[in-house]
Amino acid sequence: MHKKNTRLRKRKVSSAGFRGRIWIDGAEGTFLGYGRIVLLERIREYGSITKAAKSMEMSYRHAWELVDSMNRQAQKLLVEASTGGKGGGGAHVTEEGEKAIKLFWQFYADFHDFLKQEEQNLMFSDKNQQRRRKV
Amino acid sequence: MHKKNTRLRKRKVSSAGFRGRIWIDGAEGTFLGYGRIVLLERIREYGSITKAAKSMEMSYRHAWELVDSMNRQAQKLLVEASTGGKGGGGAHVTEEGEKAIKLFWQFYADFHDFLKQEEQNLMFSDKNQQRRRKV
DNA sequence: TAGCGTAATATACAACAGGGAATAACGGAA
DNA sequence: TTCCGTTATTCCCTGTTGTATATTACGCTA
Repeated sequence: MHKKNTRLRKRKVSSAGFRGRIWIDGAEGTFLGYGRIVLLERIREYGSITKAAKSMEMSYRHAWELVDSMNRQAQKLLVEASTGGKGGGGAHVTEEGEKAIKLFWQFYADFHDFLKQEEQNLMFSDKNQQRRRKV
Repeated sequence: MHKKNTRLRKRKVSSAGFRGRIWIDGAEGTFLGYGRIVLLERIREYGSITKAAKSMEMSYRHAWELVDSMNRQAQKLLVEASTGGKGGGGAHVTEEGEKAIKLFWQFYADFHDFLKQEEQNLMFSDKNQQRRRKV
């Protein structure tokens, strides 16, 4: 089962350890990031920017800006939206959008492997941390 | 020659590619990050939080809060400061602080290698992104 | 003792990212 | 035609983060 209405901001739960944030830059700055990719997945799921935004507890305004930013920076649209008509309109993720999702999750997974490795290699090595060595 | 007065914020120069930010969390949140480590190095260089902050175009208040945050989360002080006396006082980086600097730069270097690798492996793979990006 | 430059601390101010709400445009359906 | 829900767009408000500024504490030195 999916976790709906997941709050993305303000996770104060993280304890000590190696942390990081990754994204992919485009011509105007951030092109793909964690929140943007989750947004794409929610749009795919709901067929609506409005519902996708609500499910993430994100304002429509912000969601729309993210979609617009991605579409402007991609060579082909990642999201196609239409206004009016049945159901008032809607939005869907293109094939290019699906590629973006796959690409980012791969990057994301590799990054978490990297963090885990680094924490093992650096945190518990002999020459660093955990020495009684007073001044 | 060192690069002094380097502005750390707002680097809009980055072009397209794989980007990221790393840090090490402690009990209260961020423990070591890029800005904090550079601050430690500047304190080592100038022997003064005030001068270190100025050289980074950072407010003393902010610099002091970062130092305080690191000291509170470390098992041993990373920076020892004294008030009054010759020159009005000063601050210096402890042996533990030096370890923190080394640890973070190693993490940082590894991360940049990782980003470079990922960009090679994911950006120019067959099943993802298209063409070899001519000009 | 007075002077000096620093650490330490509090208050006010500025910038900015994002939320909330309001509104218009749109086009199929009843 | 009227209704409806969504996209698209604008304006205002708020919380957060860091800057600016002012003040006090401090301890060596002259």
